[in-house]
Amino acid sequence: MKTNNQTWNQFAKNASLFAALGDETRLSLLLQLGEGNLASITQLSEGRPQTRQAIRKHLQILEDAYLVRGVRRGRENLFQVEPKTIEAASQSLEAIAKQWGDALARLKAFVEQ
Amino acid sequence: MKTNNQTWNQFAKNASLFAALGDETRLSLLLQLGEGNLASITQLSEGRPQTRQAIRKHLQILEDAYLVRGVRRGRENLFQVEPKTIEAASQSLEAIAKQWGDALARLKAFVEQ
DNA sequence: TTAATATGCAACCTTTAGGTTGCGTGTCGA
DNA sequence: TCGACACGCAACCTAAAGGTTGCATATTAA
Repeated sequence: MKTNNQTWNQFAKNASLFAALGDETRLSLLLQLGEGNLASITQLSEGRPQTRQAIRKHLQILEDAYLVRGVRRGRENLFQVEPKTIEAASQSLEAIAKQWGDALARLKAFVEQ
Repeated sequence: MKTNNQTWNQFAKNASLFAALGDETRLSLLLQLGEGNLASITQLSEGRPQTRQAIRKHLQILEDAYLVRGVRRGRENLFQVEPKTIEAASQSLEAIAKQWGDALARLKAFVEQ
């Protein structure tokens, strides 16, 4: 039984999403935004070892992955988290996990018969 | 309400896990293993644009993230997927997604009151 | 109006990720 | 036993990731 392309396409699409999640600074930015829900670039840079520009780059990556959204208000750029995307990623992983679980179960059944 | 450290630690721990998932070659390796369940390095390298050594490096990264496990049998190194890990990652994401959802709901309620 | 604030943009640097080639070692099968 | 097979290890290369400094621009508040 071949894995259907639907699953694969969706999974491959998520590669950049996982890559965006695969950095501690970005994860902590996401967590920080998850708490406060709205923060400017300067605010998000405070108390961190990196410069504002470095943080801005990370935010850009998160935004490209639709994990975060920035809205200009006056002279500041306010960012907030995009829960739908992370939810989708979670479900995508879960689907694969289930599929793998099933495959392993089939193998096990085959071997043990 | 501050995010508890439990959640953060677990999330930070998953950074390398997400990084491991954030590469198309590795995702496709995972999918291939998900189908067949047992494959040698040479088998996994066949039909791919990269060399065996490149694939081996990817498998090492997957193994370091506990997404895959290699067992030596004779002269070949057989790899199989580790569904528990991916399941854990999915649940971790889901927990964060839920947390974010709650935070957004609270903010919304606060703003609209 | 003007100084301070918040950001954007671009050039540049250093480390690492992904990949290769080359070669040595253990294992299987005829 | 001995060639073919599967793999490991190490050196090396290139592009991209993560980070910096410097400067320009828009916006706010006094």
